[in-house]
Amino acid sequence: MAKPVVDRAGLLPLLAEVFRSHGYEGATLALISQATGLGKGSLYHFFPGGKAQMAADVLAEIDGWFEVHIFAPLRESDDPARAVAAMVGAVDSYFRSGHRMCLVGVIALGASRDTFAAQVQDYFKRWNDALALALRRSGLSASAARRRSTDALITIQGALVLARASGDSRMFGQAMAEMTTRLLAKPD
Amino acid sequence: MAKPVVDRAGLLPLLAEVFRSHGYEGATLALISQATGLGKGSLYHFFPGGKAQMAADVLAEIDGWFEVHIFAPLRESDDPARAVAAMVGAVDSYFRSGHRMCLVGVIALGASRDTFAAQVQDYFKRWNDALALALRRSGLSASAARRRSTDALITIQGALVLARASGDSRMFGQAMAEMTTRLLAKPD
DNA sequence: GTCTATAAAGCGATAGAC
DNA sequence: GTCTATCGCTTTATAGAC
Repeated sequence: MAKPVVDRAGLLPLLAEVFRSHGYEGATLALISQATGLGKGSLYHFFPGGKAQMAADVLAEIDGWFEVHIFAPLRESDDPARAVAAMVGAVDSYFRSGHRMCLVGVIALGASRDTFAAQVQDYFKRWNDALALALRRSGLSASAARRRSTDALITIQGALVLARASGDSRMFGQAMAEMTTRLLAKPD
Repeated sequence: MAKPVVDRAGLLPLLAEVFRSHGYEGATLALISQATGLGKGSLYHFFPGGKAQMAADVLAEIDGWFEVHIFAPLRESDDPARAVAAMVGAVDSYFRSGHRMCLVGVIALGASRDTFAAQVQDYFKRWNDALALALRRSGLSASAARRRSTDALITIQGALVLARASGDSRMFGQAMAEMTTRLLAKPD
């Protein structure tokens, strides 16, 4: 029996791009219908909770991707320098060198922030904890590791905002490079 | 003759807070009407261009505030270290130590970004140019000054995003302190 | 599982009385 | 200058045929 062109799982990346590009409020069902090629009826078949469920499921999938490809490697690696380098590479690749926005950040700044506050908060906390753990393994104190870890997350989000705002994505790569240097510098 | 409670100029800060809190799309005329105490008729009397004009005028006022209190002092100061310290102080005060969002950043990430792209781009470019100029006066090369200046803008925006996303505004002050250290460090 | 038709509510914007 | 009433449109969401 032939698989449909998109099943429910294959739908999520398409929804994610619509939310990324237009924000939660700007992502109308008309846009989503166009991006997926599915009518509203079909969309509500897959997501009975409507737009809110679509966004929540997309956030959950993103969270899962980062858990597997970023957080877990940071926690489990026995080579902190390599783990950090791998994270930076994965981040640069995921955000298309600054051309792609962070949906979690977009949601955090939008009008719907309260609806998804728990998911947003958890995402950044787990990232921060995983990175701080890796940095601690490289010999940093707990407080220094936390400081550098938070600084890195701030740099990633800020670089995405500024790259988008100034229409210049080159600064993203530059920021990632400087961030890596600061992450791997010898203890102050 | 008695002045009205709010004139047109006094309206802009109220509008700004609504846009900050709800984003451009989330800032409905009903919310704006409630925040200002004015009916839709009165709002359209002051802003014939409707919501788009309200946001454009608010952005222009914000731009003007930064021009006077941040950009011009950076350009004109003959003491770069003091100018940077003054900027950090003004930024911390303006953003209420991380409790208040940057409307320009919020707009840049929202669905209406294309409508205000020119204003957003100009704001960050003038800030970056002014800060880089001040850093050059402190003895940095043009490229190093630009690099540090961009890093500072990234840190401010990123710290606002992360403070909002994680509901912890303390990291904003910490980020501003580290940013200041990097800005005023001796040349690499 | 997909579609069209439509409901119910909210949106930005306008008209016109006062 | 402020208001209420309302227009025309878009929104999310539902109903029901196929």
